[in-house]
Amino acid sequence: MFSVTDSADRGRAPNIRDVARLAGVSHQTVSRVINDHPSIRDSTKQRVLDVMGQLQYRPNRAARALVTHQSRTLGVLASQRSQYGPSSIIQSIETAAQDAGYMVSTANIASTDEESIVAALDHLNAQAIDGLVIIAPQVRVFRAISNLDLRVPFVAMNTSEGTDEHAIGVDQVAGARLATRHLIELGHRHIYHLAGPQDWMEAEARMRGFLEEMNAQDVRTTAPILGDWSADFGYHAGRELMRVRDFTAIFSSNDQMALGLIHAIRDSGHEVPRDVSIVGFDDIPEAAHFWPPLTTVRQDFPELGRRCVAQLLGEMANSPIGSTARIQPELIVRTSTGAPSF
Amino acid sequence: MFSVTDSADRGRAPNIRDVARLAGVSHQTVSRVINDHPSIRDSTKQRVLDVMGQLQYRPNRAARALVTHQSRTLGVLASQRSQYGPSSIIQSIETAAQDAGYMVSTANIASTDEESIVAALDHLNAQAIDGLVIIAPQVRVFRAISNLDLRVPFVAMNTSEGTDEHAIGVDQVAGARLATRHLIELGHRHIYHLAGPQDWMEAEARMRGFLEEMNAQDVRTTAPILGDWSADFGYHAGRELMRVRDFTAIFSSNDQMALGLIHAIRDSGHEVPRDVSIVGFDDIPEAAHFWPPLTTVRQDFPELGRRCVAQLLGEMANSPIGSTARIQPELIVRTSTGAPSF
DNA sequence: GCGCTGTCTGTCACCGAAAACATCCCTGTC
DNA sequence: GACAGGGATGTTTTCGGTGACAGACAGCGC
Repeated sequence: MFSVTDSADRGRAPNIRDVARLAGVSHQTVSRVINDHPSIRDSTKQRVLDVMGQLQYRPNRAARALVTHQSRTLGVLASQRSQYGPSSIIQSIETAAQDAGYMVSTANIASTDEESIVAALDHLNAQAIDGLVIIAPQVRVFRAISNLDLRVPFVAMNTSEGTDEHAIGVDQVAGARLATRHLIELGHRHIYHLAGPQDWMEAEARMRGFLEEMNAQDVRTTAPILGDWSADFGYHAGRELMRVRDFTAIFSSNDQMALGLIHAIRDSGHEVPRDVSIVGFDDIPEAAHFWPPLTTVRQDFPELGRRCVAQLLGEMANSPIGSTARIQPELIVRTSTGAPSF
Repeated sequence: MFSVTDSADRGRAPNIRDVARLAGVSHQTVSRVINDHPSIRDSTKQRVLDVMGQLQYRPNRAARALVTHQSRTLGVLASQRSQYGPSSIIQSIETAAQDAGYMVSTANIASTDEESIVAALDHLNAQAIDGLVIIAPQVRVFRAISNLDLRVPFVAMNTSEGTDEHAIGVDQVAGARLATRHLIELGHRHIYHLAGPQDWMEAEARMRGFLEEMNAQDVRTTAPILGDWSADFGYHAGRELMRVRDFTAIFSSNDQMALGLIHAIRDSGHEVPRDVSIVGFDDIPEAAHFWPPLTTVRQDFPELGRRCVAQLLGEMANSPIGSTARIQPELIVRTSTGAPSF
């Protein structure tokens, strides 16, 4: 029986040759065991595995990366990641990547200017990532990517109609239509849309869904208001809107802005849903406890993250998973919506 | 003038020898330039830098890691990272690490059992991280760490009295005392505390602050309720508490649970703050828009992340930054608190 | 003029794995 | 019985850097 510290106690972690020596084979044989090479006799394989266990051997990622030219690292380009949506997605990406033996490195876009995007991409680039997931204002990011020519497979939380092969995600258009239809069916005819920042594809898609549904149902629309996803913005927009009050419902493109809207409506001396109905988007865990509890569109963020990774790994292996069906969002009706009162 | 693609177009990224050849020096000289070695003549250095620019040369991290035994990667052990606090902290850690030339790899603790903690630490361990930041239920994590003997410097979001050298963070005890004192000064004498999960040090510290202040002011306390940070839990706890209603105020150890409490109080036919005053903790961006806007204790999360990284890098360089002053939290008084009505 | 010192640069070995290539041995075939 | 074929394993090279050491050369004191 070998002692665990037999030869490894040179202060360093055991390497492939330490294992080979103890198992009485060449280091290359050990390497073959690690990589599941077919032509290794079972008895040999078992012996090597036993020694690896004893020594608590772990392959050195750096050495491996050096020779394979693969870092087994995925990059995530994110922004606003303290928000519920992005952070849930990142979390599930992380978990899925971990299961696939990849690590994840995240870079944040500090502000939304081009320079900050380039800095973030640069940081990821310096790490020789094998693939990239983009959760950020994509219009600008795509521009920056093509300028830098990052030669890396990537996927993006995206919403285009299926023509784009990098596309993946929840069917935001359908979700927005669900929300809008709900308001129309309640009898609302004067509906505003508080959208997200213009260069976020999610924002654009939700806006599109809103407009499509309004047109389909022959309801006259007004120009959407472009927000920044924050509750503060929702509040200020709400105060402005309530000065005119030419509407009976607002569809907000996320729950935080919806919260701000509700606050503003109340501060203006009105009530939700009696005077104004509000629908949000995302179904953050707090939405059920807003006052009134928020009608919203639920997205399956964890599933989204998992699919991202699956799709990306597929592209990296040059065997892209065909066009996976988009995840269908679900309308959650709570009490922030009701029939118009007039 | 050299062509950019002169010798690099072997399909691979240029390496140190490509640079050396074009600059007419040995590769070792290039290495010295990269590492700012003092004894390089300025003219030589400049020539090398020029070539590096032309080739868009980037040192290969894997090769470097292989020989230096440093990955320039920091690990973050997190849980509940979709919540505002953890995710803000992670974001600022990421940014600070990036500025220092480190990358960050995050591992999530799926559930809170020991096994899941070990899996997460294992994942980080496989990446040869140079340092570790812990944002998680620390009691269990510490146990797992000492079992695994991760030989890595680490810091933890922590709150012990300054004796622990790994400690860093916001003075949670002081924050909790601030919140509690505010309630007592308003005249409340029957105050509950809705605490976080038992093995989170933040939860423990906030609870301690609550009890200390109650004792200091000679107010009789009841046993704190242990929650799980979620709004749902706050709601259910609130429903239970309102059946007895032997209190006039609740100090919740985070804002989400406070939101749930408010919801439950309203659903029980009562009002905040008329019947019950509520104080939260964290000051998430939505807190100002709750109904009623939430009195809470603000923490500077970004600063916290920055300090974590600074402290960790210090420990890694064996020159721990002395005991930095703890960050002092701030009481934000909004309208969820008022004098008791009886 | 000689040796010493210090500055600058080059040569060689090494980190820990995987790939390419080589070797050995066994089996089946004609 | 010679030989092709292939499974199992070993040897050498390679990846792209860094560190240890060596060497060239200039300046300086005696």
